[in-house]
Amino acid sequence: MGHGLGEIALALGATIGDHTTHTKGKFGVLLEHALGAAGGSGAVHDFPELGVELKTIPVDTRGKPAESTYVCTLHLLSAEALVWETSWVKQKLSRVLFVSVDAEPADWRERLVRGVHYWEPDAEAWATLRADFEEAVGLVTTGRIEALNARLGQVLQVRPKAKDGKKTLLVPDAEGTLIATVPRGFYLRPAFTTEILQRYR
Amino acid sequence: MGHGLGEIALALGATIGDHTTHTKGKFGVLLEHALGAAGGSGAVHDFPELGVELKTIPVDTRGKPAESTYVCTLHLLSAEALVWETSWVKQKLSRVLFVSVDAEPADWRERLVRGVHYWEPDAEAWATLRADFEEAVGLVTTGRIEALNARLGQVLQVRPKAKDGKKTLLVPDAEGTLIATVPRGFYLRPAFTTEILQRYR
DNA sequence: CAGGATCCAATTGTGGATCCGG
DNA sequence: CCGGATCCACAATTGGATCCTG
Repeated sequence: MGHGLGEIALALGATIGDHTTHTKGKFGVLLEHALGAAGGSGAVHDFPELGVELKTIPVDTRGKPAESTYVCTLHLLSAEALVWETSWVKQKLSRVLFVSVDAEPADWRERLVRGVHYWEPDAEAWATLRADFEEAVGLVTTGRIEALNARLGQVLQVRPKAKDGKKTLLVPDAEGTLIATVPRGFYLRPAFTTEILQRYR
Repeated sequence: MGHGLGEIALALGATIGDHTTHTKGKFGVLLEHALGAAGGSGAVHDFPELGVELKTIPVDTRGKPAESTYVCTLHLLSAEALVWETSWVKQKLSRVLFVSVDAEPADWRERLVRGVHYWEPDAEAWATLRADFEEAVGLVTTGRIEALNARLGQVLQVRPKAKDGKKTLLVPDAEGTLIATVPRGFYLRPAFTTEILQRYR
């Protein structure tokens, strides 16, 4: 907390380069290393023994996130992934450690870690998340995936996640005809993460 | 309810002209006549015997107001007007009859009256309104009127109300020097009137 | 390709300016 | 000038697109 990203990178011997932009997911990976998380793509949790997910979340000077937070990919091929109880969304959001980091300044080395927020959804949050999840997945399983867009969902939304918006996925539409569609992911809306960062120290 | 503005204007023998724009406050006046309100500038209430204020509020196709709602002028010269208990804001908002009207279509004659909503603020609404009022008036009475802008106020805000933004009013600043400033009015934010229209039939 | 996220053009929201009638 | 409100340019938000690493 209060440590600069440059300092952390130095201590780890990590290299990031000077670019102010195109750094995208690099800080997330950096902090995973810094905190000794498992890393690696397939792992369900960053800290498998604890079942805890680590999220790096950039905030403005008032501690507020400007952007939505990625949760996981929407997997269309696995039946389990489309059922709330066994879904990846539910597993990942059960226990989350949010580490908030400055979105500014341009020189990323001077950005400071602003806070650490351990969150477990309360009953109300679970209900809203579940409703959002089931609304989105409902469209998929009834073949109406083209009606699925980022306007749905109070707190959890679904957005495209593919280079050039390329439709690289085949799914059946309402008539059972296979159509090409774009890969998508689940995201938490900024208004929701703002409230989490405020309410959970 | 469900009556068109053209129909109402015809029944009253009122003339409004064909313009789609520059009609601004004309419908408010039209509906005051239609409902037999007192009219005339000085009157505190539209229905003096009932102490009820009439507000015409344009809504989109989902019944939601796009604009803020004018309450009254911020009078800087009257001590009574600057005290919540005796203020015009409090008097006017005690009992309000909102008449919602289509904001569309371009031909105003086809716009329909969408609903009638009788509102008296509950305890929570009163507390918020009072806090917003006292924050704004506090700036005025301590000579910091130039710090007063439309960003203040959860539900009740203060905005300029003058042709060409002309500073035609003299008020003392923090040092007691008279400075020119713009006339202002109190307005209800759209998020607040949206909730009122939903909760009060 | 999945996981780490941010970028940015387009849409939405709204603060300050403006319009009309009496 | 006051009461009836709306207009609209610019700020804030965000949906869809994109970028990098292992």
